[in-house]
Amino acid sequence: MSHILLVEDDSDIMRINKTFLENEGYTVHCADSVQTASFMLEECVPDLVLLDVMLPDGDGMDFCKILRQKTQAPVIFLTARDENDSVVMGFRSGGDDYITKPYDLNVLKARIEAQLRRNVKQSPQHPRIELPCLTIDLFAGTASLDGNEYSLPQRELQILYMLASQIGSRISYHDIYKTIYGCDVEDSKNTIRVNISRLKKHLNMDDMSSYEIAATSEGEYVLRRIMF
Amino acid sequence: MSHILLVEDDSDIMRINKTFLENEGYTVHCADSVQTASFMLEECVPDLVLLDVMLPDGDGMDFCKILRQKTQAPVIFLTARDENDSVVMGFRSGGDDYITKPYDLNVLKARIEAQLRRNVKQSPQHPRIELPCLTIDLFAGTASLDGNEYSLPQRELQILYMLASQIGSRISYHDIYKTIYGCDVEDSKNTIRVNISRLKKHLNMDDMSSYEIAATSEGEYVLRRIMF
DNA sequence: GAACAGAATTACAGAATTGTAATCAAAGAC
DNA sequence: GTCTTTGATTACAATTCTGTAATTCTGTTC
Repeated sequence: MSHILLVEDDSDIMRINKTFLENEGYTVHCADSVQTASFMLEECVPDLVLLDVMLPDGDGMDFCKILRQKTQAPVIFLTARDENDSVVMGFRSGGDDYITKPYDLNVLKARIEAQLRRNVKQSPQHPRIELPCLTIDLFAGTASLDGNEYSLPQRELQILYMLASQIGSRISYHDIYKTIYGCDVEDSKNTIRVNISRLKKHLNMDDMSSYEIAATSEGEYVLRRIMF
Repeated sequence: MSHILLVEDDSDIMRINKTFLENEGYTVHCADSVQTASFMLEECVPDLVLLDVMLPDGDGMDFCKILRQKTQAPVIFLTARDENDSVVMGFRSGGDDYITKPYDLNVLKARIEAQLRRNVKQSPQHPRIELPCLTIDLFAGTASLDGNEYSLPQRELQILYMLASQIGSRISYHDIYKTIYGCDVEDSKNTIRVNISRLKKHLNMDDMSSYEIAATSEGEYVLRRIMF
């Protein structure tokens, strides 16, 4: 279940909140000052932070900015200050919600849930190239051609990625080598040729594939879509 | 130098253009009909296409749409039709420029250069994660921490990428394993642990690094920024 | 046809990768 | 203190990767 960091200097409020949230199934870590909160941050890894604005040794909003450098966890301010300026400041300092005291515990719960829901661990979209019948996933190290997925070694994937990202235009093995290895070298041609050959084999590229890797007479390669 | 595909059925115009462009240093491939042009596309790989609109066996704009599926090369329409509707149609069918006959050859040249310039092979931006003092480049298979660049094996890079893309939040080895291997298995814990250990070593992570990979007591890992 | 050039593929060997298992280390329980 | 548990690291071996070199293939010129 989610971990909540509760920063609050009023011991009564802290106790009430902590008990309530623990009953709701959350793991609650408490801090009663900016200093303690900073320390807690080193210990626990919160999924959400409930942050009082006025703390004995500093301002919650300042702490929020520091906190943001360590985590993207949503921050909900809890405070008696209800002036508009203060609310704006809260959001501006990186807060995600702003609740004024006194508040209803069920409202608090609902807002916490809303934040955690929004912040649901979205499986981060992997960077990929998607063409008709050809996709390349750099994260997974795979490519799929005509519905078949293949896991490719780095060098082949790099070449395919380069070709696919500029489909239809000629790329010299010079460019390919330079992009992949950072520098150029005498016998770059052979290395690239061999790797492209391997790539074709890995992808089972043949006359029936939707794409071909063609070589020009000027030492360049092109990825082309074949249409029947 | 760049390859230009010239599609034009008037043999005089074709000859004049071809000669002029070749003198400018371009390699020019000619076609006098849609059919020939389609055929040429299989042979040459143009960097730019000059396309007459009215061709004996079809409409240049229709051909443009087909061509677009094969290459992103810029298309410049050359035509006597100067009605606004026609111009709009030209761009709508995927064209990049529209020149009405008669035209000055130097204007043609300038427009070609402009297209090639805009379409300059922009080295495609590699997908990367950039955090202060930590960057990850999936294409290159590298990560740099505190200014030092390290080339990482795939598994370690995948884990680092996952952790970094959700910096500060806990990720279970369960999730990591599932994301990387697609399925889950009995002894996933050990595999992830070993790879994280290797990752730390590869990155020379120690007390002085800007980041740490911390384990929670609940079988989760977190990438955290350390600040002094 | 032979001879050649250039491209594509294959062979090979050293290096790197990686899952599993063994070992080590740290923290609690007793 | 010992014992136990759990996490971190190391060892190891099978596999994969990959640059170089050798070979084969293909098209062109004579």
